[in-house]
Amino acid sequence: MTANSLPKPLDRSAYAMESTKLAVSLLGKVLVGPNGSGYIVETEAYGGGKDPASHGSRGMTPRTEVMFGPPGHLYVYFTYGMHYCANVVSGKDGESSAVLLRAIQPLTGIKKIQKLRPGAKSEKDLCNGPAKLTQALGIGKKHNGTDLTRSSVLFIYEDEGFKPPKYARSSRIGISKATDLQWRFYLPDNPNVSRYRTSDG
DNA sequence: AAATTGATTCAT
DNA sequence: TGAATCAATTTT
Repeated sequence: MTANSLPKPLDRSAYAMESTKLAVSLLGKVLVGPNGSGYIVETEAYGGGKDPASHGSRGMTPRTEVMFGPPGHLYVYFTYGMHYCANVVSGKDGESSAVLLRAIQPLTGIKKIQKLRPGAKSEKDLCNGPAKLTQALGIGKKHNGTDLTRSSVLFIYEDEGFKPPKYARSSRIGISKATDLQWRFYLPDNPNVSRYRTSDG
């Protein structure tokens, strides 16, 4: 954002597309959360019913209900007994595709984030992973279902002054199914992408 | 390479 | 009701 323009949240149409397209589109945009904000530098697409790696692939459950709702809402899930991960619902209402936010480059609220993540050795370790990002920005269970087009504390906007020059893709991290799909997208020269990698990326 | 940690889901 | 799984992180 520039000094004299307030950030304007993306509208619904910016989310109503297939997850792979949205995953690419979100790169370089700014995610704003309760504690701060950052440029999105790494995402993964999940394809709903047809993607065996997607939480939505086995039908709607209490956990995945938000994924089946309209695009532009946030799906937050709890995993490994200690971590939250945040996804942006994509596609059409009734589908269950979504984009996992895997890493951001901290932009604002850095002092606050550093207190929440004392283990981070440097600024680039603050948000370089899907669960680090939620811990840093203060995203948790209560944010599941948030409408990113309506909320004033949790939304995404486009920084007109920042256009990522290119992106790279690879297979997705941490899954055991559909590992052939190259549905992870990231800014290859950005030091804030997550630490763990797949063999193809 | 292994520990951590508990909700979720599917199979008995 | 039980057991396996899990879109991860930290520490060794």
